[in-house]
Amino acid sequence: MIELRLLRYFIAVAETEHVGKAATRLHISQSPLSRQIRQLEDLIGVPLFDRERRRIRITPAGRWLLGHARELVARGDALVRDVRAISGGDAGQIAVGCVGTALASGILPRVLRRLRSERPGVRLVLRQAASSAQLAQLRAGELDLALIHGDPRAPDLAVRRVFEQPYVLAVPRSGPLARRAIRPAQLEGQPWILVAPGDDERDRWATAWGAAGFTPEVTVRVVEWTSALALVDAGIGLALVPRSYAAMPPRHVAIRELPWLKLTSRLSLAVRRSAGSKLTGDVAHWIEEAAAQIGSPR
Amino acid sequence: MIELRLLRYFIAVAETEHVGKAATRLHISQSPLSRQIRQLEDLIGVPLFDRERRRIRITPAGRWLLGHARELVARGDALVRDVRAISGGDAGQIAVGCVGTALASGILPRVLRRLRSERPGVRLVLRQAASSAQLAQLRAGELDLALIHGDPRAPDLAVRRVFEQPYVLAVPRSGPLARRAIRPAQLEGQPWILVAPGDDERDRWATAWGAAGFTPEVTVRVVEWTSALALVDAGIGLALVPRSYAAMPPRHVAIRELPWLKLTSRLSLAVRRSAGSKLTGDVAHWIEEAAAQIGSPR
DNA sequence: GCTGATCGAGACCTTTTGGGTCTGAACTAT
DNA sequence: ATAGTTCAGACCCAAAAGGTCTCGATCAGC
Repeated sequence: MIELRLLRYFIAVAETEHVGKAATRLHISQSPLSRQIRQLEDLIGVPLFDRERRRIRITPAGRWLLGHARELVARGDALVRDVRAISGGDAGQIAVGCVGTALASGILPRVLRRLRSERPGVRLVLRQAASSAQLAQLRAGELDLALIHGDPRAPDLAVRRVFEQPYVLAVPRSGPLARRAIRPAQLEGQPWILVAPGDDERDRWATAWGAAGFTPEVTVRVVEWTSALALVDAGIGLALVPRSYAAMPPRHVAIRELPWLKLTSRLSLAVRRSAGSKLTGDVAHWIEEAAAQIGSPR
Repeated sequence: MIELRLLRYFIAVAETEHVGKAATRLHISQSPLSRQIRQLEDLIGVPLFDRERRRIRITPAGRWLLGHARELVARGDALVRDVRAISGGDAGQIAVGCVGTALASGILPRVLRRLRSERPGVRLVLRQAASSAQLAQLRAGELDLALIHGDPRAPDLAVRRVFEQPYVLAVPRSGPLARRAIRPAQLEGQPWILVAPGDDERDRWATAWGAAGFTPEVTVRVVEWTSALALVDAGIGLALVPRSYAAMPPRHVAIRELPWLKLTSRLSLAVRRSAGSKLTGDVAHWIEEAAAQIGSPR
């Protein structure tokens, strides 16, 4: 079985074509090196040097080996370097899944900037997908982290709520609702733009309306928050949107808080329970930090 | 310094996640293997396994290493295999330079067929070039073998004549020279097509004409033998060509031997004096064999 | 042609280290 | 509880790496 030590010795001797000088370079003495080279030749069964007179000269087969041995040794060294970097979280790859809210809220952008500056060696794969799809990909090992809606029950995964924000009401700036505080009764029968982004959220709307004491008239159903805001802007109706989407509303839209509405948009972070890489742990921690800062801007 | 042995051990343990089973597979006992794994971890400074309870489980960094370690070990094994094949001449690469005559004479085609059938693992680089250019490339290490014209004096190279063939005269089939044996005096002042392929040959023509006792009238000068034959075919004049180019003359060309003309086309094989690979030596030998067979077809 | 210097390799010894055996601690399953 | 696993430590031996000394063969210089 070939060993890298033999190749390292061979490289030194081949490069100098001088056993004594090579031995000095390797910090060993001449005789053992001579023996190790002979041993390498016995092992692979090929003469690597011509012993002519008092000189050794590399053979064609030896010359071929020299190039490839250099590469193998370099790869061995790189292997050690890389596994150290990966273990320290300074390199490697991380696959993060997210819902659109994680981006719009500013949590993930903040984490991505930090990743880019503190861990430039890391390759990031970011995939936006529905929460349920993310959980499946997380279980399949296709994702390392998943930023999802709600607080799903998933005993095989570690799920932590990281962010919660209220829904606010987007109303036409010119209408009567834009003026004073809004009471539930005012929303009864109003033309309503429902956003059903795909999963998890749907039935929570109805119960929240019921608890608050009004029932809107759903006239439009869209799947993106920005679409809903555009329709409110056009005067089509009203819409509930997570506060982070309402930071810069369109020109004709006013944003009203509804303190009495017990409905929030929640983001949770999910990871596999089995030990993840240091990188995964660090990024998970960063996400929680970023969410905490954004969630409580004092 | 990392050694392949450590990686081989690591691979076995990582694949089984069981020190005892891995030890059995490696034909060593459990305790030393446990120590070697610990040693590998100390060497690279990274925990590769989680020791939890009485079980070891690979860490993310370990999983990364596993794939790359497998590749490195496989490359090490391949290295030994390949250098053996190359030393035995069964693999590797050989660069052969040649003049057109080496191809037209059938020598090189025969060698190439043999190379393809007996040494399918060998990659051949064939480059047609002028003799002097080939010698320069041979010295520069860009060629391993050179098949050149004449017998150049090159003390730093080993040059052996391998093939010699007479020049024959190509004449119009309809003319008077196509009938009987040709005497030198008949060629005096004849319209002549001179082929000057580039090097080595040029001054030999004049001395040969002088020795034979005639002086032709050079009306056309071309650089390829086949061009000369085409011009003879068109009735432009006469031309001397090496016999191997005259094996299948054009329709209106007759080929006449000139026994009294002391002019031959010579092929020599040149190699560097320093030890060449077994492959180079074998192919050189094959070339000499092929030339001997073609040169003396009994 | 002699002499000293140089180089590769063999003989012989020391040190290191890989590997074996036994054992113990921690844990699982019955 | 109890027996059986499993990993790792303690201890020992053998193998192998490395050091020193030496010799034979050149080769440069006189």
